[in-house]
Amino acid sequence: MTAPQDRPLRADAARNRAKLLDTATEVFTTRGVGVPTEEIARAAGVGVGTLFRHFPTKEALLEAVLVRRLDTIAADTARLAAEAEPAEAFFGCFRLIVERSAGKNEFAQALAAAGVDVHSSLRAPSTEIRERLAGLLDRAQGSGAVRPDLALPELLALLVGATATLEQLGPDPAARARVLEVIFAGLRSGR
Amino acid sequence: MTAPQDRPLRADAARNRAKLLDTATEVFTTRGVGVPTEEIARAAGVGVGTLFRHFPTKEALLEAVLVRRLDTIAADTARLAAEAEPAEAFFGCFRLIVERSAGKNEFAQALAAAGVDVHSSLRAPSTEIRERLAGLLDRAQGSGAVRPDLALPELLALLVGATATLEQLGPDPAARARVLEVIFAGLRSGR
Amino acid sequence: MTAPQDRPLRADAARNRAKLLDTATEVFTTRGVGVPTEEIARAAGVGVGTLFRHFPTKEALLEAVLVRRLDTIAADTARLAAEAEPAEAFFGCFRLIVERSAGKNEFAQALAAAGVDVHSSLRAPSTEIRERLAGLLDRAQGSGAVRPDLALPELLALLVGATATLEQLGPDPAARARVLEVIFAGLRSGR
Amino acid sequence: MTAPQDRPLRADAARNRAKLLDTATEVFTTRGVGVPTEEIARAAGVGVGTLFRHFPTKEALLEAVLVRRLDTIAADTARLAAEAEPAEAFFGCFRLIVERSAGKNEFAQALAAAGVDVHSSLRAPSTEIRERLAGLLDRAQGSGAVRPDLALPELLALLVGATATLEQLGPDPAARARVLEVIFAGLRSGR
DNA sequence: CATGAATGAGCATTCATTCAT
DNA sequence: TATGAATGAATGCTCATTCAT
Repeated sequence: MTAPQDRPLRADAARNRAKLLDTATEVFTTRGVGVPTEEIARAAGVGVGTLFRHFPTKEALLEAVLVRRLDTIAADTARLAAEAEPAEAFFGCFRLIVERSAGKNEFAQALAAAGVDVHSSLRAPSTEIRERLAGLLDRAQGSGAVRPDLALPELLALLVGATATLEQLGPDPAARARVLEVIFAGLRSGR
Repeated sequence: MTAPQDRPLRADAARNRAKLLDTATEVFTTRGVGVPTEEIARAAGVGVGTLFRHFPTKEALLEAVLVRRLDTIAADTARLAAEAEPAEAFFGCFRLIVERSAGKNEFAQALAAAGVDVHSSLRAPSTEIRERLAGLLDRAQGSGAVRPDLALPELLALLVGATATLEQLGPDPAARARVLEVIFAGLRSGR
Repeated sequence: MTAPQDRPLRADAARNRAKLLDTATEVFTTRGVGVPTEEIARAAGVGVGTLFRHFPTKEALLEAVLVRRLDTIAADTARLAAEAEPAEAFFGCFRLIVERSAGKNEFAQALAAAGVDVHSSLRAPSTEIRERLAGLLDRAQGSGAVRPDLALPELLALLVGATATLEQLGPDPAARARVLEVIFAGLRSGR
Repeated sequence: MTAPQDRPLRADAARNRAKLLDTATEVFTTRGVGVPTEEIARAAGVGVGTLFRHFPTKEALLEAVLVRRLDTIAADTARLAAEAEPAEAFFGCFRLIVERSAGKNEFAQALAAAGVDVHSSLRAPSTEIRERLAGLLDRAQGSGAVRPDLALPELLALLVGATATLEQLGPDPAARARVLEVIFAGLRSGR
C-alpha cells in the first residue's frame, strides 16, 4: 500500500530508517517540529549524515512521519469499515482517529492534510482515509445514526477539532469521555 | 505588580505601537509566528529598533497581540453576559469567541491560555474570560439550555476545538453554520 | 588652561554638561566604557539628545572625562612641583597621580595617553603633566633622591604600572602601602 | 567535574581548533576582545559555524586563549622553580611571566585571574601558578634575596603592574631592562 | 534648547545541509 | 555507506547617533 522503495535497502539501512522514523515521531510529538535535526539523529543513535541520506530534507522527514501515521489510521479505518453495524463503525472510527492523532500541537495538521494536502506524498494515504470516511459517513447516515445534512469536509474538520479539543483538555478520562459524548450527540442530532 | 509608570506616550509613538500591533496580528495570523521580526517591522513601516523599543522581545510582541485579542474577547463576552436570555447569551458568546479566535494555527493557543497560561500578562484577560464563561455556563445550565454534566474545562476545550474546526473548514458559510450547529446540538443534548 | 568654549554657555546648559561629566566619570569608572550612552544620560537626569548635544560622540565624552582627570592631575602636580624638597615633591607627586588614576581598568589608559596620545584634545593636559614630571624627575635626580639612569618615558610607564598594581591589589591599605614602598625603593636604588 | 568525554578529535578538526586558538590569540592581543567572531573565523580560514562548534561562546574562546596562556606560564614557572639558586629562580620567573603576559590591554587580566578568577576553567592553571609563585617567593625570602615583608597578593599585583609598565613602554630593550631593574631593586630592598 | 522616539548597521549565535574522512 | 565536522545564510537583539516633537 505504501510507495515501493527504489531498491530493497540493506538490513542495517532499513533498521536505521525505521529507528529514525520512530525517534522523529517521538521527538516531534513531544517537543514540536522545531527540534534540530542533529538532536533527532543523536536520539536515534546515528549521525546527521545518515538522517539526510534517508530523508533529503527535514521537511521530508516530517512528511514521512505523517505518512506513516496516516497509513496506520487508514489501516485501522479499513478494519472498522468492515464492521457490521454502521453506527458502531462510524463512531468507533471517529474515536480511533481522534485518539491516534493525539500528540502535541503541530500534529493536528497531520489530519488537516487529509483535507487539503500540500505535499504529494501525503496525498495517497489521505485520499484513502477520505474515501473510507466517505463510505462510513454514507452508511451511518443511511442507517439514520448520523444527521443527514453533514458532508465529508465538515466531518474532516470536526475530526481535527475534536483532536484539538482533547489535546487542550488533558488526560482526565472522564472529561475526555464527556466532550466526545457532546460531539457524538451533536453528530446524532437532527436525524 | 502594578503597571510600571506607563506615561501617556507621544502621539507618533502611540501610532507606531498601534501599527506594529496591527501588523504583527496580521502577519502572525496569516504566516505563522516564524516570520522574522525584521519583516514585521518593515511591513509596519518602521525600523527593527522601533519594534524592539516597544516590545523588548519577539515573544513580548506575540504576547501583546494575544492580550489584545483576549481583551477584545473579554469585552464582547461581558456585553453578551448581560443578555436577558441565558441560552442566547451562552451560544452567542460561544460563537463570538470562536469567530474572534480565527486565524492560523498557533493562535488556537491564545485561548488555550485561558486554561493554563504561561505568561503572566495573559493571566488577567484570560481569567476574566474564564469567569465570564463560568457564569454563562452556569446560567445556561440552570435554564436547562445546556446539558448539566458539562464543566468549565470541557467548555474551554470545546471552544478551542471549535476554533480549530472552523479554521480547518475554510470560508464556506453554510458549512461553517452546519458544523457549529452540530456542536451546539451536542451542548444542548442530554438535558 | 583648558580650551575656551565657543560661547559662554547658558547656566542650565553648563549645569547639564557638568552633571554629565560627573556621571560619566562615575559610570565609566565603576562599570567600564561599555555602558550604553542612554544609561549615562538617564543617570545624569537628561535625555540622550542632550548628551549628544554636549558631546558629539561617545568617544568625545570619554575624552572629556579623561581631559578633566588629566587637568586635575596637572593642577595637583603643579602644586607639588613648587614644594621645597625635591624628593618629597617627586614621590608625593607619584603617589598622587597613582591615587588619582585609580578606578576601573580602562582608565589606566588615561595616563597612557600622557605617553602616546591618540586624541588631540588630550595632548595639551598630558603635555603639561609630562613637562611637570620632567622637571620633578630632574630635580629629584639632581638631589640624589632618584637613580640617575631613569628617563621620562620609563617614569610614565612606571606610573601606569603602579596604577595597575594598586587596582589589582584591592583596598587593603597596608598592602597598598607596601607595594608603593617597593616601587619607591626601586626608584631610589642605584643612586 | 571531569572533562566530558573528550574523544580524540579528528585530524582536521584538531587542526582547525588549533588554528582558531592561534588566530584568536593573535587577534585578541593586537586588536582587543571587541573584534567580531566572524572576523576571527575568517582570519583562521574557517566559517563562523566552525568557530562556534569548537567554542560554544565568544567568551569560551577568550577563556580558552587565556587558559592556554596560563598553562604555558605555569609550565615555564615549574621549570624555573626547579632552579638551584632561589634568587635566580624568583627573578627569572618574574621576568618570564611579565614577558609572556605581554599583549594588549585586556590581557593584563589574564594574570588578574591568578588572583580572583571568574571562570572555573581558569581556576586550575591559575591556582598552579599561584602555588608555584608562593614557593618561589618563600625560598627567595628565605635566602634573603627578597624583602621579607612581601606577601603573595602583593607579588601578584606587582606582576600585573610590571606587565602594564612594559606594555606602556614600547619595544626599546634598554628602557625595558631599566624599568625591570627598578622593580627588581625594589623587591630586593629592605632585606 | 531638551527630549526621547526612530533608525539601522552590526553582532553573537543557530541550524539545515554538504562533504571530507 | 556512516560519520560528524564544516559551512554560512538567517535571526533576534543592541546601541550609537539622528531628528521630529
